[in-house]
Amino acid sequence: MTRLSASSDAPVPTHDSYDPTAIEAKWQTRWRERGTNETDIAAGPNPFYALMMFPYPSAEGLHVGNLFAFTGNDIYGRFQRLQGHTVFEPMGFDAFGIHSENYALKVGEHPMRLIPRNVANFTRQLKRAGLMIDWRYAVDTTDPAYYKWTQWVFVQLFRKGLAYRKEAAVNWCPADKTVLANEQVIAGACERCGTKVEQRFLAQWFFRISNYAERLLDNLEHLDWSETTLTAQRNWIGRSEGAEIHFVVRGPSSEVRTSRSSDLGAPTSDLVVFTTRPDTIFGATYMVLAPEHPLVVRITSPDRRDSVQAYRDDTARQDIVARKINREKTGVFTGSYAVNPATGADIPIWIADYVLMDYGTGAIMAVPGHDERDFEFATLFHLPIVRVTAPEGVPADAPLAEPFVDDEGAHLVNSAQFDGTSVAHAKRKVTEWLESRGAAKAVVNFRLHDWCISRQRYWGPPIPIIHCDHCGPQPVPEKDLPVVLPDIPDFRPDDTGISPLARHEKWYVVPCPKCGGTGRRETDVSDTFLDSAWYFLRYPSADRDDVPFAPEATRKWLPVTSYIGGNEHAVLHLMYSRFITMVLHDMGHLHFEEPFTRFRAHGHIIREGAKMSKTKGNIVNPDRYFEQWGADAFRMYLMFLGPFQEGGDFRDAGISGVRSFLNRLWLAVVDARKDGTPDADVLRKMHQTIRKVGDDTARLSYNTAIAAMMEYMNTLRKGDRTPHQDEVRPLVQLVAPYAPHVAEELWEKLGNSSSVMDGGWPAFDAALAREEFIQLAVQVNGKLRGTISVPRDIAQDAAVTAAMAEHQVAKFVTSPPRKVVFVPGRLLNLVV
RNA sequence: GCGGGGGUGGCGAAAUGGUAGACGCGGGGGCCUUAAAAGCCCCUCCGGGCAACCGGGUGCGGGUUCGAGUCCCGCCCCUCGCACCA
Repeated sequence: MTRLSASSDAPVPTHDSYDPTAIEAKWQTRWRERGTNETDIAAGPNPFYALMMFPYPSAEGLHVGNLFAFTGNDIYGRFQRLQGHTVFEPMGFDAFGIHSENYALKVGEHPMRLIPRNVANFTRQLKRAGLMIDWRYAVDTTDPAYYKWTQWVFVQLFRKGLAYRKEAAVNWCPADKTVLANEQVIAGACERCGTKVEQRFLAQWFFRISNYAERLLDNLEHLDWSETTLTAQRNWIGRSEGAEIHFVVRGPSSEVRTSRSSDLGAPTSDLVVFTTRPDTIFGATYMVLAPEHPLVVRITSPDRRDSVQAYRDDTARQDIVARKINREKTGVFTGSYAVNPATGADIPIWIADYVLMDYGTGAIMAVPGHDERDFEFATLFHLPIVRVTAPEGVPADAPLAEPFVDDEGAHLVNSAQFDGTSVAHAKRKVTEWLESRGAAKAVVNFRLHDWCISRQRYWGPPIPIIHCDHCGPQPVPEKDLPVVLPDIPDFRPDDTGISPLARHEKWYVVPCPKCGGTGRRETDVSDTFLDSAWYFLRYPSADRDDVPFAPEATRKWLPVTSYIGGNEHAVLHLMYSRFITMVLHDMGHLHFEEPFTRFRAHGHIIREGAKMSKTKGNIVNPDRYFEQWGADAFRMYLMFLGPFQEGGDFRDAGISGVRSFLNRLWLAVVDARKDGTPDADVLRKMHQTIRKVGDDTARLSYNTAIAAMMEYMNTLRKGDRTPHQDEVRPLVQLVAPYAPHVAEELWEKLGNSSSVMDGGWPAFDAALAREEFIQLAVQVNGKLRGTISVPRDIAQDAAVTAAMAEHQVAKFVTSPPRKVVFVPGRLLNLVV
């Protein structure tokens, strides 16, 4: 037989058990020959787009975490197909990016040679897993035929004014030697390698995602997405309502006073802060600027210049991790004062690193009485702390031992005409008052920043821009796309902040597309997240090379019906995809503005107490399991080990249970009798099982669906009985999404010549599923005292009579029940 | 600190406010077999009891309810995000 028999702990196929290696190979071949998994993109009725997040094809190959996610999606797709949909389940490879490039550098091989090997290995494993993928529509982001259109997307954004280049303080990873998006910086460290991120000033390309903040937030209301994902997006967008308040700066420098024009018109203000608590303006006793704030130099008095400069240098040298983790307050006084527009008082202006340049305006009004950080700072530097809100019953002059931040039920004090106004009310009232004096403006502030998309690396699509001294940056004409990434040997990045492509003059010197003069190609490549921000648009049109996405296919297949993926992409990939889709919609390229109608986040596989990852060294390669147990058993085990949306513990011990279930299924079908009639009790259980497996599969509750099939199997073979074909046939159909190869083989054994995937879902008959007798739980005072078998539709009186006839019940009912609670079909509770 | 998800047998886990522990793993006993494997049957939350049964039990403390793993209030712990966000 096969190598199965050579392995010590693998089940040896006998007449009682099936040989997965043989039948899985047989069906994978047959699917390919018959085109079973091919989707009729043009004409298939009732389309259902079952999308899974495409993998990065690592050199280690597919791991169990990938397979867990893909299997979960495949079951859902197959289930929808059995329900009568034309299901499209495509696959692709997210093969550009730092991850691939770093690996290539490590092993000293060029990514252009390395990646195709990885892709081939992944493809082999994905096929082995029996996924219902239509390989004719596979995409690879590193294929010029694909990234031609990634570049096209960039050009669209550029034309719409949504791509711009600016010199900016950016997150620089000194290990990866590239710029990172804010979303890729976790607690001040590179999310990829954990190296502390530095600030650098570099010219970078950005996408104006912040223009879409409000819409990205509002649309969340209407999306059928996992709640956890929606929450993550809301938090990331970080909308807060408040006011911008303008403060006039007094001395020491007279030029300051008129230096900044305001969009409020006269009078001119000097310093703008953002606050969510305008109601506390009367308690603003000092101000703080971020050390990097551009106004710092001009407002610093001559005698403070040295200490201010020293502090700024110190901050710049500090790594961001230390700045964010180490919360001890530090700061220096600038020597200048500003006028509090509410009180008219002069308040000192400080600089301190607890105020961040990249949120709000980079400056705050400090209200130490009602903010933890300001309180701490004021205490340290002996700045005045004033109470301006108080809860009910607390006098206005009550001292503050700690900041009072609770605004529920509190009212203003020491705030002139606003004394007594509730905090909730005062937020608006004070803003209106300041507005009327030209000192404030109600604003909504977002945490979401523009998306930095340039990367000073090699392994990505070149940004399709040509710089010209006369014409400025010009997009590469669409007819000249793609800008092909050249095959260069020296692709290693350095820390100059300049891409490796900038070393290749022959590549980057090109004529300006506008004036024909000497131009210079942009030598940065784009962020990998741009590749994946539109791939779902490409799949249905992957056979077209003249358009990024064909109108007919797009209208038919998009937006994506069901998307399943990891929640680690809740704020990166999913946010960017929504943004790109919105932009393309606004430009008239798409008929919808939200790409994923339904999204479900799957859980993660834990092994040895940790999430499976390469760094933890607890990765499991599925090949061994395919070989030892078969793809069907392995798929089913992964789905059985815990709820799909929560994940679970991976351990070898559990696999034997599902393998044994499949063996028993095999035997049940092989031995099934054709003569005689099926058993009515078994048929009842069968219909109950059809209902439960359908309901559970539809809500991704795969573990309980499998449990229900096992339960039915126990009924079917109880006492070694020989089941009837009519009893087993539907079970083969129910198991098909989970264990497609065995299901096909058994379906054939049952006399069918077409695929089980084209056989539909078995019909559920409510009448046949109904129990005539039920076990009614009988409680006395809420405590279970017994169960009685009664007709399903028994009336309350009859149920009470039957219950009282039971000694176990009667002995606890010492007096006539005061109350009877009867839940038909479930329970009877006698209260005495 | 803020937000999400959790805490149930030896283990993975089930339970629209209605019989806690389905299903599976592991463990124990039995049938079949020359033997093994496979298959089949029974037992397996804890304590007491020969048994029928009785008592206790879903992180901790309260509450609502005829009835709470499930709802409410107050805590503890684990886990994943975010985090000096003004």
